[in-house]
Amino acid sequence: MAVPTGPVTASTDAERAMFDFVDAYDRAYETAALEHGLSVAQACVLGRLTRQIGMRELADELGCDASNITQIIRRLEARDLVRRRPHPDDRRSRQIVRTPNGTTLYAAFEESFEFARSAVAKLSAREQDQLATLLRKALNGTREPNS
Amino acid sequence: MAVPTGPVTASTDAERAMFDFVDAYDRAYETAALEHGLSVAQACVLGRLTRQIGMRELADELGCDASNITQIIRRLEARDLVRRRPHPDDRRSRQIVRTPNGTTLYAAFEESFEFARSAVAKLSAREQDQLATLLRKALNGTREPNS
DNA sequence: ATAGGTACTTGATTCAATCAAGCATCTATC
DNA sequence: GATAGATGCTTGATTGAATCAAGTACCTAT
Repeated sequence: MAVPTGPVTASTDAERAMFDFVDAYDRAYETAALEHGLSVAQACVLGRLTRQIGMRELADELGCDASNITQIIRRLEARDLVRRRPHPDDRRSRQIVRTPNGTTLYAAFEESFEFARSAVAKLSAREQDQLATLLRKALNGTREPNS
Repeated sequence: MAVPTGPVTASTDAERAMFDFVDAYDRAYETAALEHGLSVAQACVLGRLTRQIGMRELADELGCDASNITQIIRRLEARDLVRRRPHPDDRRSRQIVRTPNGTTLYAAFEESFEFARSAVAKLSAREQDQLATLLRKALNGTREPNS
């Protein structure tokens, strides 16, 4: 289990609430992944494979080195969760797709990762809107949301 | 850089906002740590050392194996950021304390990690309260906040 | 006095992440 | 059309986090 990020002594109540929320989110994600024999990185990669996508493209999206992707994909492929197929037009490139196994497993993972769903479900429609608005406002300019 | 956790296709707008927020938070934390030559785990451990604390205690707080702490502390100690002193009453135990170096570096790290501060600063006092309340309400029962 | 528990360490293993170097292929330019 | 440089991916090496099993030293309760 990864160690909880974030300051122990948050200055304000709101900061503390953010930290607790982020920590809970991260832990829930990791727990759900482990329940299905996936690491965080593996679950994350598997989740991106909704469309055919190249290694390079994936590395760029995740903001990491291409060689990192190579090894993560190799492990997923060894478990028949993912397959590499040649790119039709560019023979350097490999298109990655989930196998039926991979799709099934990822669906099960998402089912386990009820955190966000469950969190939202505790709020009224109006509160959900408020929360989304506040989070976006708090985020805006602090760091760009994931592209 | 760690890979972004979270679903790419969040079902609702609120879920999407949560994911973006958590992702931004985690990335900001890691970036700030790296700026000071710390890993995420190292920054986290260093941040917990506001009081004298034993290895076991630290491992329990972080929810990881004691041997994990041993090696993280060893690396911090090698950089003179942390020191291990014998427990006055229990000779099995080691009390960990930050060195002046460690305290200085951690302060610099917290200065760099402006994410939470900056996020809060974008909201009015009333909005801050609202956000904290909504986050806690969304969290409640989903997963216990960090003890 | 000793049996069992506790605190920490060591060694082994797995995985993530990064870097440097290499191969195959593509593309722009001459 | 040849070729120089860029691009896509892989390999190998290294570092660090995390977990597990096993071991040592020490404490505690009987």
